[in-house]
Order: sequence, then C-alpha cells, then structure tokens
Amino acid sequence: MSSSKRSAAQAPYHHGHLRQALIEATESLLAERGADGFSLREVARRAGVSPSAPAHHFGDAAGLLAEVCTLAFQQLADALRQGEADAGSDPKARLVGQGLGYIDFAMREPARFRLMFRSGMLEPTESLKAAADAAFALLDDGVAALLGKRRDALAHRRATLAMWALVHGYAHLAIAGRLDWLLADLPKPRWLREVVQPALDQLATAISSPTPARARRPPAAPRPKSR
Amino acid sequence: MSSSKRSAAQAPYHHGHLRQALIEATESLLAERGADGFSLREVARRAGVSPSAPAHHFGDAAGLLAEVCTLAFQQLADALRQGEADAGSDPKARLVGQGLGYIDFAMREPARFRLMFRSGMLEPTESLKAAADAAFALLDDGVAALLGKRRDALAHRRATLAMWALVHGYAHLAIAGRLDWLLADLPKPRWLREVVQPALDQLATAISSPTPARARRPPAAPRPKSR
DNA sequence: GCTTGAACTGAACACTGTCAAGTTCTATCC
DNA sequence: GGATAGAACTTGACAGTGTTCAGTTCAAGC
Repeated sequence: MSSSKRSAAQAPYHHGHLRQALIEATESLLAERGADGFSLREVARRAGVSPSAPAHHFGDAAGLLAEVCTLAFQQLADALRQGEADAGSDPKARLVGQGLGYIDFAMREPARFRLMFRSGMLEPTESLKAAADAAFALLDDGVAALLGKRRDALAHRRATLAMWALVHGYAHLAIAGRLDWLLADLPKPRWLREVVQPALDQLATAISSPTPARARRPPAAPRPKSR
Repeated sequence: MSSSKRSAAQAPYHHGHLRQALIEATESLLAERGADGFSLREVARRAGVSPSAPAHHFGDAAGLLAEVCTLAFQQLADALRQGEADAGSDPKARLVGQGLGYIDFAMREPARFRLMFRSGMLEPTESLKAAADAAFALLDDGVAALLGKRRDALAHRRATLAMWALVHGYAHLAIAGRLDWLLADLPKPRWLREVVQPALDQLATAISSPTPARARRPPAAPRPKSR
C-alpha cells in the first residue's frame, strides 16, 4: 500500500494532461465508433484513468462533448475558410467554395458533425455557442459579399439560411447513408463537383440576381437577435 | 402460486396485442423524451410486460425502432401527398407544397424524424428501405412533373437531390434548435410562408427553367440503381 | 385429453453515467 | 524545511440500461 507501489513510471499519480487527453480520446472514439458509440467510461479507460476522473474537468459527459464540439465548430470554420480561399476571388465562387468546404468537413468527420447538431447531448456552453456563431457568421459574410450594397436585412437573412439549409441537407443526407447508392457510383470528389456544385452555383446565382419579382408581400423583418 | 393469482383481469396471461402496444408505447415515449430518451425497458414497462418480452416480436431494440421508422416514413409520404394536394394543380406549386409538407412533418415529429435518419440505431429491414424509397419516389415524381418531357436522367436526379437536400436541411436545422432565434420571432406558419417557401420557389423555378448554360461538361450519368 | 409451440416471465450478466467519500500528490506559506 | 490547504484522482456504490437463457403459462391442433 505504500505510495511507490505503482508499476514503474507507468501510471503517474497525477496525469498531468488529463483534460487534453480526454478530448483526444473522445475524438478518436467518435471517429471509430460513431456518435452513438460514445461512452464516458471508455474514454476514461483510453486515457488510463478511473471512470469518475473526467467529472473533475468537465462536470459530466455533456460537458466533455460540448468541449469537443466547440473545437469541431472551429474546425468547421477553418474548412469554410479553406473552401473559400480555394475558390479564388469571385464572390459567388467563394460562397460556393464555402459550401463545398462545409459538406467536405461533414463527410470527413461524420460523428463529430452529427454531434454538433444534437443539442440534447451537449451542454449549452457559452464558448460552444460562440464557436457555432462564428462559423455561421462566415457564411453570412459570404452571402453579404455576394449581395454587395444591394442588401436588405430580410433578403440577406433569407439567403444565408437557404444556403445553409442546402449544404446542411447535402451533408446530413450523405452521412446518414441516404446517398450511398449515388456515392457508390460517383466518388466523393466527382459527386461534389458534378452534382453538388451545380446546385450551389444555381442558388448562388439566384441570390445574386436582382429581386426575383416573385416576392409576395413585405413581411415584418425578423430581428437578427442572436444565432 | 396458482395460475389465477393474478390480480383480477389486470394482467392477462398473454397480452394479445403486444406488438401494436409496443409500437404505440415507443411512439409516445419518443414524443415525450426525444430520440435519445428512448429505452426498451421503459417501453416494456408502459406496455405492462417484462423487459424481455419485446425481443420475441422485434428481436432487439433496433428491430422495434426500425418498425416504428417504417411507419414514420409512410406518414412522411402522407405529409408529402397532403402538401402536394393542398398546393393545387401547378406542377411547380405542387413540388413546393411537397417540400413544405416535408418540413412540417419533421417539426411535428422531431424525434421520429431524427431517428429515421440515424442509420446506426435502425435494423436495415427490407420494409424500412421500401418505405423510405416510396417517400423519396414522391419527390422524384414531383420533380419529373415539373421537368415535363424535357428531362434527362442526370438533370432529373440532380434536381431531386437538390430539392431533397434543401428541405431536409431546413427541417434538420429547425429541429436541431439552430433556428430557434428565428422561430422565436416568426411563428412556424409565417416562417414557412415567408422564409422557406420563397427559397423553395426559387429552386423550383431554377429547376423548371431550361438548361442554365452553366453546365460544365457532360459527366457519366450515375445509374439510378436503388435509393 | 395430450401435446406442441407460441407468448411471455425472472433472474442473471455485462455494461452504462453519476455521486460521495477517501486517497494521493502539488504547491504555497511560514 | 516542514506543515497544510486544495486540486487531482480513485474506490465503491447505486440506479439504470440491452440482451440472453432457462423456465412458465397459455391457446390451439391432433
């Protein structure tokens, strides 16, 4: 029972980097077993600590997952920026590039992506909200650049939402396995280029064209409060 | 210990309609506690049977959920038909009506809708696949009606997918709570009418307009195998 | 009336997340 | 340097979960 009974240098008394280790273990577990395969005990096991150790750093499972998703939203934002940068300087192409980056991220990290939109399992942290808002703001800016000066608040908001819904729909359908019949024939890059991109182009074109005269009546504009 | 020891008429020896009772218990549990609040034991409890009774009818939890989702896909199909019928006779309006029906269904039954696209928790039954395909086929037909005779296989498929992705994106974002800031100001019906519908109109218009000249190069058409 | 087999029970197993109490170590203060 | 406060972590327990397997109860067919 003496304190030096631990097998040589293998289980240090205090972990040292537990917080980081738990986050990394969670990420690899999610990648391996998907969002439903997550287990706090398994994460603790991989980090080499007892099942209740994580509580000290994250409160509970929802707290740990919120932290992981906060990082994931930052990575999503990076993917948007990357897709935008790859697309050159034309505002329309840049917006489409963001959209492709969004979908590409979801397909690279399906488990984390699903988790990011599963509010029930995440503690609604301030930093989580901030990270999600930051990613959304990139899309919003992309649309703003496309609309140029000719932007009224409602049209702007509608356009951003439409673009978001479209890419989110592609992403979610793809990782839900609903597009497997298509992706079996078309590898991902071709699918993105030949099926998704034309649709994004079309929407971006519709957004950038002057008011489509189809508007019904001027509704009370929803206030842009918060995301 | 005699067989008649059961308290009067309260726990019949054989349930009689267990299968149906389990399905209904599952549906109400999902409605109450959401997709993550599901528990096979709780369902059994509500049906008044032991925890292992469901296994005899559905194999395991994934089997029961697959059955529930099969029914849900049929209800989704009904919602699409209803939305289509409400929209009158114009092909474009009918397609948009389907889309609104899709989103409306998701918001009325968020837990079941989430489950329907969570392949990991569902046993991939034949009937489940059939029900999902049938719902998809309605959308596909709606797009076909809009394209009329001027339909080539690839364009058709692209258009259906775009429409699906757009409505699915709106639906999923809405029930994921990502649109709460908007829905707090705009009640659902107004949101559908003033934000969603214009976007669907726009996409339907783009679909129905002659080839947008923006096409890159004729890619090998993906075969329509199965959904 | 006996028997067969479907429908269901009960107890067990291996898991899960969370909590309260106890231990081990670090760091700070004197 | 040595005591001490508090952070970091462990232990053990509790209530819950899905699934399995050996039994029991019943309806129906021969």
